[in-house]
Amino acid sequence: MTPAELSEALHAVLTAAVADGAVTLSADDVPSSVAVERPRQREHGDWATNVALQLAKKAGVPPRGLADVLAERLRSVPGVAAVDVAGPGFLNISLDTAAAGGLARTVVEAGAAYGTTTALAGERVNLEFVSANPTGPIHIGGVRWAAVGDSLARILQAAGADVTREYYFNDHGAQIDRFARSLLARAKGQEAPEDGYGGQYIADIAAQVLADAAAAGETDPLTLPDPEAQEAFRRRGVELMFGEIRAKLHEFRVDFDVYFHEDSLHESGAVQKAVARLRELGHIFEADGATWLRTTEFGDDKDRVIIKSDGTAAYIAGDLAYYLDKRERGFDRAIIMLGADHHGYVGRMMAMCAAFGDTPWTNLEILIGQMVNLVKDGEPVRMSKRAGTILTIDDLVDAVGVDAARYALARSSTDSMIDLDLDLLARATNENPVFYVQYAHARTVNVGRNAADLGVRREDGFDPSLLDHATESTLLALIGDFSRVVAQAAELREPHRVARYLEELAGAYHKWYDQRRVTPFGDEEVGDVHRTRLWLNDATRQVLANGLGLLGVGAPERM
RNA sequence: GCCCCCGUAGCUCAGUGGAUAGAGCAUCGGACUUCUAAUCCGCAGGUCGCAGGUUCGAAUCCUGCCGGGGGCGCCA
Repeated sequence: MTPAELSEALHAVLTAAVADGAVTLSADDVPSSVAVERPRQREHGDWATNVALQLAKKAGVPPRGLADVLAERLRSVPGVAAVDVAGPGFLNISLDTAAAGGLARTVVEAGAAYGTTTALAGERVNLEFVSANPTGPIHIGGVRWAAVGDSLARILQAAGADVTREYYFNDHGAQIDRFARSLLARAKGQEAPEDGYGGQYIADIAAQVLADAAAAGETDPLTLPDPEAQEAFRRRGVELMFGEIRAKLHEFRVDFDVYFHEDSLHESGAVQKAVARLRELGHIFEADGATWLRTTEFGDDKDRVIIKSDGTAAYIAGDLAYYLDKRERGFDRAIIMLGADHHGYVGRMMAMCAAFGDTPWTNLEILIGQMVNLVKDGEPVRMSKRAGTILTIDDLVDAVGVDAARYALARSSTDSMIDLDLDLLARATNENPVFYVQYAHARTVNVGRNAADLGVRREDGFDPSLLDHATESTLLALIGDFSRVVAQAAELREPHRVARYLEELAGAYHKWYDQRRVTPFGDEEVGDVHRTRLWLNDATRQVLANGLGLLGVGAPERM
């Protein structure tokens, strides 16, 4: 019996009690589903629900009284072994050993699909993340979004959503101009401009631009007048930089469905179209020679310029058009992941959303994640784009590898700042919990290999009533909780919940492994107990593999 | 001044109104002549920043302080 089935049984019991008058509750007050959770204390049973506590007031009875009514009825549900009313009115539920153990077979048979739900079925989600400017390599903060964003995409998909991963490519505007000037300056052997970019990569790209031009038989850009030379460096430099970013992200196992060019919004007239739409809706006004969007009407703290007095578009103009474009492409939800340094942008974006007649935080969702700090020798590491002293995706991956890097970045709530200690990462990679989880997976595979060698085969028998050890009920309960964890991680947009769950599952597996053998001991004959444990072993492997897959982390077969 | 995030064990962090607040790492003590010891078992470690409030119940929600980080452009 899965927790979902138990939840349905509880709901049925509650509905029946209301129907025959045992519980007085209006139809509106009967929840559509009853939450079933694993109790903190193992002695409290396999599953627990606080539904009686939550409905007692509405039903006009003491919580324990309501709990008693539900408990009595629940006891007659097949597979339920015991129901206790505890504390202020919790229902503590224990399952029949066989009913609980049946889950092992369910999971093995579901395979890679185990854990997927229809929680977000029918939702078309556009998930935009990273979107780093192509003016330099992806720095350490951007890597956090790569890891978290990609995992979130996988988790949303597991919850049934239709997800498009999107990268907004800022190839328009002043920062790109600075990048081009920096390339040109370096090619001429000059220092980076005051507001420009430094670092070895600038020199490399500048040299590559010159080499490419020579190879193509084009005019040496350095012989052109500055504006034309800068344009040559801009066009080719951005291409090279962006190609490198894509390649690095791919190595990090992050690939996007759509790379959207900001420039295209300005060239296609999409910006003008968006502004025209807002003007029709009456939210545009002219002042001081500029064109403004009256965002204060929708909760922003000041109105925003969208077309500057010099006639060029402000940055937000691109975002207006981009948002409209996403909506016109059929996405119900545009989710954007931004760093804490952009949180001030949320108010105007939501106002913009409302100005289009949409619903903020429904059609548009902005996830703000805190910064990643680097620490070395106990001191924060200072990074400067101009000096080129930025830490990149490569620095992190070189230090710990893709698996450990992705896991370390995805296992913390994005509300928390992360301090990455470079010395620690470089020397003590075994302190990373990812190895604990991966080792558990490798162990399940190894156990499977040994079982096969000794002739223990799943198809020869399965008797779930033999899974009667305390470590087995704990392991089964955790395995059963996986779908709920994934669905919750999807709904809350919190991939770290999957990582924490896997650590708990791995721990439960290691403890079980320590207590129960799958393969026969000595010359013991192969029996159903071994075969049934193999089902449980393989079910655990499946969940570990599925969970690691949601994080984009490998599930090694040997370690 | 205003806005956002954080403050929980020595350290890094889980815990979005529930039961005796948890894990990893670090320290100390145990367990491999039979599935991988990258594991397991045990000891120790806490005024959940402080003070009020909301209620059957608060680490969690509200208010005010204190401390840390970030943000408040016709920059992008």
